[in-house]
Amino acid sequence: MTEHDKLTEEKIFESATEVFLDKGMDGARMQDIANHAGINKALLHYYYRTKDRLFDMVFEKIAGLMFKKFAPVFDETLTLDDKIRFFFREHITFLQKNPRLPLFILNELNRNPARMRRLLENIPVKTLWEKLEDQHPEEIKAMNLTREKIPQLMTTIASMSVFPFAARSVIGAIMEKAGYDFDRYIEERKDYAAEFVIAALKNPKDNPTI
Amino acid sequence: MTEHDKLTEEKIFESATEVFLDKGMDGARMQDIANHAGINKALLHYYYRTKDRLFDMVFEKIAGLMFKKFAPVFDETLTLDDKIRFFFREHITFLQKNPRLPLFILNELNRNPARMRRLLENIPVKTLWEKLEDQHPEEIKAMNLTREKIPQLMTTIASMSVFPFAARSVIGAIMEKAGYDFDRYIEERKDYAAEFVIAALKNPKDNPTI
DNA sequence: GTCTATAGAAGGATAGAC
DNA sequence: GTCTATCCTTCTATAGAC
Repeated sequence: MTEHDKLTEEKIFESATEVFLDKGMDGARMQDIANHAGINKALLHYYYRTKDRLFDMVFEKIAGLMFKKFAPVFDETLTLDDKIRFFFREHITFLQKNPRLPLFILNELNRNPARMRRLLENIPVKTLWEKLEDQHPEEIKAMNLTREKIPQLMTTIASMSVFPFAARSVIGAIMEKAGYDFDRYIEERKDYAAEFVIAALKNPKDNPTI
Repeated sequence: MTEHDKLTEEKIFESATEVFLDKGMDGARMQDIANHAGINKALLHYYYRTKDRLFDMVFEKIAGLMFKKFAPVFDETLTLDDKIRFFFREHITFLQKNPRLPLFILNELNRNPARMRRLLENIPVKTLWEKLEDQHPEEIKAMNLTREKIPQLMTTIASMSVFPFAARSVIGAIMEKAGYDFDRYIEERKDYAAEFVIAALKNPKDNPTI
């Protein structure tokens, strides 16, 4: 495979990524991708055979990017508070650069449950929970953080980071109408979200016990 | 228009709602809708003329349902704490019955910004903010809740309620693998979310100041 | 109002020349 | 490896009988 082939193949892949992110699998057209790459439809099939295969490869790449961002948090040797700060800062910064990923991934995983199962095969879910409990036994005790509440907390954290991007069209439009700037709102959210969650956890008296 | 026509027309509308919720505008097929309604394609066009028009009507109905749920909170004469509790209970209960609405709406609003603008024309966004400030001046002061932080708080509340449903495929699969039950998780979230937010707000010392 | 049949357009995929 | 031309299927939409 020559250097030039490689360039064409990559150019197609990037164009496909762009179009799929914008329109989704069902809305995307091979013609759109070809136009975006400045070539013709036949070449798409020459390199990737079918639309399904092309989409799969784009999706795997994107989903990998997204979920890899979650894992390292568990390996850092930080206090729980700092882990929370670290996560929001890193994750929101990543999403600032890739704002269309959340909605795209949620969509396609929803439409294709088999894909979801395949994705989870490689992720040792249970370990994440246990790692957290192993690394912060005293903090978890002090915060009255029972095993039952860990999913609630983790999904809350994910929500606060991901949702503003998944709902960007809605939130952005409302902000604009109310005189706020979406980008500034996102920038501020890196700190706000972390301190909000920490404040909630540090208030064990008022903390939900379920 | 006879009673029977009305029934057919409604049957089509319900079938269209079902199929569009499942597949989205691009993925839905007129044939699917006809099959679901137990009639043939021609009848769809007889009643609704085009797929676009049918989709628009379904979307307006669904978006109305979704956003109407947000408004009444601002009219209740409750303490701020109880308003938060009221919102989560009502809204999550609503989403339990309509779990596919969030992702559907986020998607189609994202693909069609004009729709978003039209939707906001009818909603006095700024009023919501000001209502909140008018109704709870002392609580807002006590919580150190500046004007800049209101969007952060409101999107946080929305996130915590809506995101678990938008990300149901992901969260549900992870829960299952970790031995948790998604439905129970949602049921518990009604209280958890409210108390979590209240705990964060009641901890002004640790509260984000931006 | 509801059906069958089909027109007409669009999209994915391939053949074959260069 | 890249292009043009084209096949074939799928889908929206309409015509016309009942």
